[in-house]
Amino acid sequence: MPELPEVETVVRLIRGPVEGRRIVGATVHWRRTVGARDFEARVSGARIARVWRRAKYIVIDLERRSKPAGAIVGHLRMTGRLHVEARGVDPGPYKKVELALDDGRVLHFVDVRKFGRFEYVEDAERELADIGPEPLSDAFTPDWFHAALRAKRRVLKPLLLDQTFLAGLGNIYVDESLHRSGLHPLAKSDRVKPDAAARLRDEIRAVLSEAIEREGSSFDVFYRTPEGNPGSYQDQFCVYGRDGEPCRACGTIIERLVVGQRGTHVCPRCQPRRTRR
DNA sequence: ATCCTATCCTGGCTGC
DNA sequence: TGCAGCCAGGATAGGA
Repeated sequence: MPELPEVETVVRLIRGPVEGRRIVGATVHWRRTVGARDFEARVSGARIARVWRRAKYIVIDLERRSKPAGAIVGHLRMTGRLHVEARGVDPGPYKKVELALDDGRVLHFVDVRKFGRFEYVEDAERELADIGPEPLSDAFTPDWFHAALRAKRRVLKPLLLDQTFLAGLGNIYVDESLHRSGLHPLAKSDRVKPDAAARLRDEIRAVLSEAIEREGSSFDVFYRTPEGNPGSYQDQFCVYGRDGEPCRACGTIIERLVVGQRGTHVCPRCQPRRTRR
Protein backbone atom coordinates (compact mmCIF):
# COMPACT_ATOMS: atom_id res chain seq x y z
CA MET A 1 0.00 0.00 0.00
CA PRO A 2 2.03 3.00 0.98
CA GLU A 3 5.31 2.03 -0.64
CA LEU A 4 8.23 4.24 -1.61
CA PRO A 5 6.31 6.53 -4.03
CA GLU A 6 3.45 7.11 -1.61
CA VAL A 7 5.80 7.79 1.31
CA GLU A 8 7.92 10.09 -0.85
CA THR A 9 4.76 11.99 -1.79
CA VAL A 10 3.79 12.36 1.86
CA VAL A 11 7.27 13.61 2.76
CA ARG A 12 7.32 16.16 -0.05
CA LEU A 13 3.94 17.55 0.88
CA ILE A 14 4.50 17.57 4.64
CA ARG A 15 7.93 19.14 4.41
CA GLY A 16 6.85 22.67 3.53
CA PRO A 17 4.30 23.12 6.30
CA VAL A 18 6.34 21.54 9.09
CA GLU A 19 10.06 22.17 8.53
CA GLY A 20 11.23 24.94 10.80
CA ARG A 21 8.17 24.73 13.03
CA ARG A 22 8.37 24.15 16.75
CA ILE A 23 6.30 21.40 18.33
CA VAL A 24 4.40 23.09 21.12
CA GLY A 25 2.42 20.08 22.29
CA ALA A 26 1.83 16.39 21.61
CA THR A 27 -1.33 14.40 22.18
CA VAL A 28 -1.28 10.61 21.97
CA HIS A 29 -4.63 8.93 21.39
CA TRP A 30 -3.26 5.41 21.02
CA ARG A 31 -0.17 4.61 23.04
CA ARG A 32 1.09 1.68 20.97
CA THR A 33 1.52 3.94 17.94
CA VAL A 34 4.31 5.84 19.71
CA GLY A 35 5.57 3.05 21.97
CA ALA A 36 7.35 4.97 24.71
CA ARG A 37 5.51 6.54 27.62
CA ASP A 38 7.68 9.63 27.35
CA PHE A 39 6.96 10.40 23.68
CA GLU A 40 5.21 13.64 24.53
CA ALA A 41 8.13 14.91 26.63
CA ARG A 42 10.69 13.87 24.01
CA VAL A 43 9.09 15.83 21.20
CA SER A 44 7.42 18.76 22.93
CA GLY A 45 9.39 21.98 22.59
CA ALA A 46 11.63 20.60 19.85
CA ARG A 47 12.02 22.27 16.48
CA ILE A 48 11.49 20.26 13.29
CA ALA A 49 14.78 20.60 11.44
CA ARG A 50 14.19 18.36 8.46
CA VAL A 51 11.75 15.84 7.04
CA TRP A 52 13.13 13.02 4.91
CA ARG A 53 12.44 9.49 3.76
CA ARG A 54 14.35 6.23 4.02
CA ALA A 55 12.70 3.18 2.45
CA LYS A 56 9.08 3.46 3.64
CA TYR A 57 9.99 5.37 6.78
CA ILE A 58 9.27 9.05 7.33
CA VAL A 59 11.93 10.70 9.45
CA ILE A 60 11.37 13.98 11.25
CA ASP A 61 14.68 15.28 12.60
CA LEU A 62 14.34 17.29 15.79
CA GLU A 63 16.62 19.83 17.38
CA ARG A 64 16.82 21.86 20.56
CA ARG A 65 18.88 25.02 20.75
CA SER A 66 20.07 24.35 17.20
CA LYS A 67 21.50 20.96 18.18
CA PRO A 68 20.25 17.52 17.05
CA ALA A 69 17.76 16.14 19.54
CA GLY A 70 16.61 12.82 18.14
CA ALA A 71 13.91 12.20 15.59
CA ILE A 72 10.45 10.91 15.03
CA VAL A 73 10.41 7.83 12.80
CA GLY A 74 7.03 7.12 11.28
CA HIS A 75 5.76 4.19 9.23
CA LEU A 76 2.33 4.21 7.60
CA ARG A 77 2.17 0.43 7.16
CA MET A 78 -1.09 -0.16 5.27
CA THR A 79 -3.48 2.56 6.29
CA GLY A 80 -1.56 5.28 8.11
CA ARG A 81 -1.88 8.91 7.01
CA LEU A 82 -0.08 12.12 7.86
CA HIS A 83 -1.52 15.53 7.23
CA VAL A 84 -1.41 19.08 8.51
CA GLU A 85 -4.62 20.86 9.42
CA ALA A 86 -5.71 24.09 11.00
CA ARG A 87 -6.32 23.86 14.74
CA GLY A 88 -9.80 22.60 15.49
CA VAL A 89 -10.11 20.34 12.45
CA ASP A 90 -11.30 16.92 13.59
CA PRO A 91 -9.28 14.14 11.88
CA GLY A 92 -11.99 11.60 12.63
CA PRO A 93 -12.28 8.51 14.76
CA TYR A 94 -8.98 6.97 13.75
CA LYS A 95 -6.67 9.67 15.04
CA LYS A 96 -3.63 8.27 16.81
CA VAL A 97 -1.19 11.15 17.44
CA GLU A 98 -1.29 14.88 16.97
CA LEU A 99 1.52 17.41 17.17
CA ALA A 100 0.55 21.02 17.74
CA LEU A 101 2.85 23.38 15.82
CA ASP A 102 3.84 26.92 16.71
CA ASP A 103 1.94 28.42 13.77
CA GLY A 104 -1.33 27.12 15.16
CA ARG A 105 -1.56 24.19 12.83
CA VAL A 106 -1.54 20.52 13.78
CA LEU A 107 0.28 17.53 12.28
CA HIS A 108 -2.01 14.50 12.49
CA PHE A 109 -1.08 10.85 12.35
CA VAL A 110 -4.23 8.92 11.55
CA ASP A 111 -4.61 5.16 11.03
CA VAL A 112 -7.75 3.12 10.40
CA ARG A 113 -5.89 0.07 11.65
CA LYS A 114 -3.30 0.18 14.37
CA PHE A 115 -0.23 -1.05 12.50
CA GLY A 116 1.28 2.33 11.76
CA ARG A 117 4.07 3.70 13.97
CA PHE A 118 5.14 7.20 14.95
CA GLU A 119 7.97 6.83 17.45
CA TYR A 120 10.66 8.96 19.01
CA VAL A 121 14.22 7.65 18.55
CA GLU A 122 17.55 9.04 19.71
CA ASP A 123 19.36 8.17 16.50
CA ALA A 124 17.36 7.67 13.32
CA GLU A 125 20.38 6.65 11.22
CA ARG A 126 21.16 3.85 13.65
CA GLU A 127 17.54 2.67 13.74
CA LEU A 128 17.45 2.44 9.95
CA ALA A 129 20.95 1.04 9.46
CA ASP A 130 19.84 -2.44 8.36
CA ILE A 131 17.91 -1.25 5.33
CA GLY A 132 19.20 -1.94 1.81
CA PRO A 133 20.12 0.73 -0.75
CA GLU A 134 17.65 3.27 -2.07
CA PRO A 135 16.65 2.17 -5.57
CA LEU A 136 16.67 5.74 -6.86
CA SER A 137 20.14 6.48 -5.49
CA ASP A 138 23.44 6.28 -7.33
CA ALA A 139 24.40 3.32 -5.12
CA PHE A 140 21.84 1.16 -6.92
CA THR A 141 24.02 0.25 -9.88
CA PRO A 142 23.50 -2.63 -12.32
CA ASP A 143 26.73 -4.24 -11.17
CA TRP A 144 25.86 -4.05 -7.51
CA PHE A 145 22.38 -5.39 -8.20
CA HIS A 146 23.53 -8.35 -10.23
CA ALA A 147 26.16 -9.29 -7.64
CA ALA A 148 23.65 -8.92 -4.81
CA LEU A 149 21.06 -11.08 -6.57
CA ARG A 150 23.66 -13.73 -7.20
CA ALA A 151 24.88 -13.69 -3.62
CA LYS A 152 21.40 -14.70 -2.46
CA ARG A 153 19.67 -17.89 -3.41
CA ARG A 154 16.17 -16.76 -2.99
CA VAL A 155 12.93 -16.52 -4.85
CA LEU A 156 12.98 -13.19 -6.67
CA LYS A 157 9.78 -11.56 -5.45
CA PRO A 158 10.19 -12.16 -1.70
CA LEU A 159 13.79 -10.98 -2.03
CA LEU A 160 12.70 -7.71 -3.66
CA LEU A 161 10.18 -7.22 -0.86
CA ASP A 162 12.91 -7.71 1.74
CA GLN A 163 13.76 -4.20 2.97
CA THR A 164 17.21 -5.27 4.11
CA PHE A 165 17.97 -6.20 0.50
CA LEU A 166 16.50 -3.20 -1.31
CA ALA A 167 14.61 -0.27 0.19
CA GLY A 168 11.07 0.80 -0.45
CA LEU A 169 9.48 -1.77 -2.74
CA GLY A 170 6.16 -3.34 -1.77
CA ASN A 171 3.73 -5.70 -3.39
CA ILE A 172 2.47 -3.36 -6.10
CA TYR A 173 5.74 -2.02 -7.46
CA VAL A 174 7.47 -5.39 -7.32
CA ASP A 175 4.76 -6.94 -9.50
CA GLU A 176 4.88 -4.01 -11.91
CA SER A 177 8.68 -4.00 -12.13
CA LEU A 178 8.89 -7.75 -12.72
CA HIS A 179 6.31 -7.58 -15.48
CA ARG A 180 8.06 -4.73 -17.24
CA SER A 181 11.33 -6.66 -17.12
CA GLY A 182 9.83 -9.94 -18.31
CA LEU A 183 10.86 -11.79 -15.18
CA HIS A 184 8.77 -14.32 -13.30
CA PRO A 185 8.29 -13.67 -9.57
CA LEU A 186 9.28 -17.26 -8.79
CA ALA A 187 12.61 -16.99 -10.61
CA LYS A 188 15.66 -17.73 -8.47
CA SER A 189 17.73 -14.66 -7.74
CA ASP A 190 21.07 -16.34 -8.46
CA ARG A 191 19.89 -17.34 -11.94
CA VAL A 192 19.18 -13.80 -13.11
CA LYS A 193 21.67 -12.94 -15.86
CA PRO A 194 23.56 -9.62 -15.87
CA ASP A 195 21.47 -8.11 -18.68
CA ALA A 196 18.22 -9.17 -17.00
CA ALA A 197 19.40 -7.70 -13.70
CA ALA A 198 20.23 -4.44 -15.45
CA ARG A 199 16.83 -4.40 -17.10
CA LEU A 200 15.08 -5.07 -13.78
CA ARG A 201 17.08 -2.33 -12.13
CA ASP A 202 16.08 0.14 -14.84
CA GLU A 203 12.40 -0.84 -14.66
CA ILE A 204 12.33 -0.57 -10.86
CA ARG A 205 13.65 2.97 -11.14
CA ALA A 206 11.27 3.86 -13.96
CA VAL A 207 8.20 2.50 -12.16
CA LEU A 208 9.08 4.29 -8.92
CA SER A 209 9.87 7.57 -10.68
CA GLU A 210 6.65 7.51 -12.66
CA ALA A 211 4.64 6.64 -9.56
CA ILE A 212 6.20 9.54 -7.63
CA GLU A 213 5.30 11.87 -10.49
CA ARG A 214 1.71 10.70 -10.16
CA GLU A 215 1.73 11.00 -6.36
CA GLY A 216 1.45 7.25 -5.82
CA SER A 217 -1.35 4.77 -6.30
CA SER A 218 -4.86 4.83 -4.81
CA PHE A 219 -7.27 2.01 -5.50
CA ASP A 220 -9.19 1.91 -2.24
CA VAL A 221 -10.19 4.43 0.38
CA PHE A 222 -6.94 4.26 2.33
CA TYR A 223 -4.10 6.05 0.58
CA ARG A 224 -4.51 9.77 0.05
CA THR A 225 -1.87 12.45 -0.18
CA PRO A 226 -1.58 14.85 2.77
CA GLU A 227 -3.72 17.22 0.71
CA GLY A 228 -6.45 14.58 0.60
CA ASN A 229 -6.08 13.68 -3.06
CA PRO A 230 -5.77 10.18 -4.50
CA GLY A 231 -2.64 9.35 -6.49
CA SER A 232 -3.06 8.37 -10.11
CA TYR A 233 -0.45 5.72 -10.81
CA GLN A 234 -3.11 2.99 -10.45
CA ASP A 235 -4.20 3.98 -13.97
CA GLN A 236 -0.81 2.78 -15.22
CA PHE A 237 -0.91 -0.68 -13.58
CA CYS A 238 0.01 -3.42 -16.03
CA VAL A 239 -0.58 -6.40 -13.75
CA TYR A 240 -1.37 -5.45 -10.17
CA GLY A 241 -5.03 -6.16 -9.45
CA ARG A 242 -5.62 -6.91 -13.12
CA ASP A 243 -6.00 -10.70 -12.92
CA GLY A 244 -8.56 -11.87 -15.45
CA GLU A 245 -7.92 -8.85 -17.65
CA PRO A 246 -5.81 -8.79 -20.82
CA CYS A 247 -2.13 -7.86 -20.65
CA ARG A 248 -1.61 -4.39 -22.07
CA ALA A 249 1.49 -5.61 -23.90
CA CYS A 250 0.31 -8.90 -25.45
CA GLY A 251 -3.36 -9.43 -24.64
CA THR A 252 -2.83 -12.61 -22.63
CA ILE A 253 -5.04 -12.89 -19.54
CA ILE A 254 -3.23 -11.80 -16.38
CA GLU A 255 -3.04 -14.50 -13.72
CA ARG A 256 -2.98 -14.29 -9.97
CA LEU A 257 -0.87 -16.58 -7.83
CA VAL A 258 0.46 -16.53 -4.30
CA VAL A 259 4.20 -16.11 -3.75
CA GLY A 260 5.54 -15.89 -0.23
CA GLN A 261 1.99 -15.43 1.08
CA ARG A 262 1.51 -12.39 -1.15
CA GLY A 263 -1.00 -11.96 -3.90
CA THR A 264 1.05 -11.87 -7.11
CA HIS A 265 0.09 -10.86 -10.62
CA VAL A 266 1.80 -12.05 -13.78
CA CYS A 267 1.38 -12.16 -17.50
CA PRO A 268 2.19 -15.79 -18.32
CA ARG A 269 3.39 -14.81 -21.78
CA CYS A 270 5.50 -11.75 -20.96
CA GLN A 271 6.86 -13.45 -17.84
CA PRO A 272 7.56 -17.05 -18.74
CA ARG A 273 8.30 -19.30 -15.80
CA ARG A 274 11.47 -20.48 -17.48
CA THR A 275 13.67 -18.04 -19.32
CA ARG A 276 13.43 -18.46 -23.06
CA ARG A 277 16.47 -20.04 -24.61
C1' DA B 1 20.70 -19.47 4.95
C1' DT B 2 16.18 -19.62 3.65
C1' DC B 3 11.49 -20.46 4.16
C1' DC B 4 7.02 -20.61 6.47
C1' DT B 5 3.54 -19.21 9.80
C1' DA B 6 1.45 -16.31 13.02
C1' DT B 7 0.59 -11.72 14.69
C1' DC B 8 -1.19 -7.19 14.51
C1' DC B 9 -6.17 -4.72 12.74
C1' DT B 10 -10.26 -3.29 10.31
C1' DG B 11 -13.11 -2.36 6.28
C1' DG B 12 -14.89 -4.42 2.54
C1' DC B 13 -16.12 -8.19 -0.09
C1' DT B 14 -18.12 -12.95 -0.88
C1' DG B 15 -21.32 -16.36 -0.24
C1' DC B 16 -25.13 -18.25 1.87
C1' DT C 1 -31.40 -7.91 3.33
C1' DG C 2 -28.37 -9.70 6.98
C1' DC C 3 -24.62 -11.67 8.67
C1' DA C 4 -20.66 -14.65 9.37
C1' DG C 5 -16.29 -15.43 7.69
C1' DC C 6 -12.44 -14.46 4.87
C1' DC C 7 -8.93 -11.51 2.89
C1' DA C 8 -5.38 -7.81 2.15
C1' DG C 9 -1.16 -5.97 3.55
C1' DG C 10 4.32 -4.42 5.90
C1' DA C 11 7.19 -5.80 9.21
C1' DT C 12 8.81 -8.89 12.61
C1' DA C 13 9.36 -12.84 15.59
C1' DG C 14 9.82 -17.59 16.18
C1' DG C 15 10.10 -22.23 14.46
C1' DA C 16 11.35 -25.72 10.83
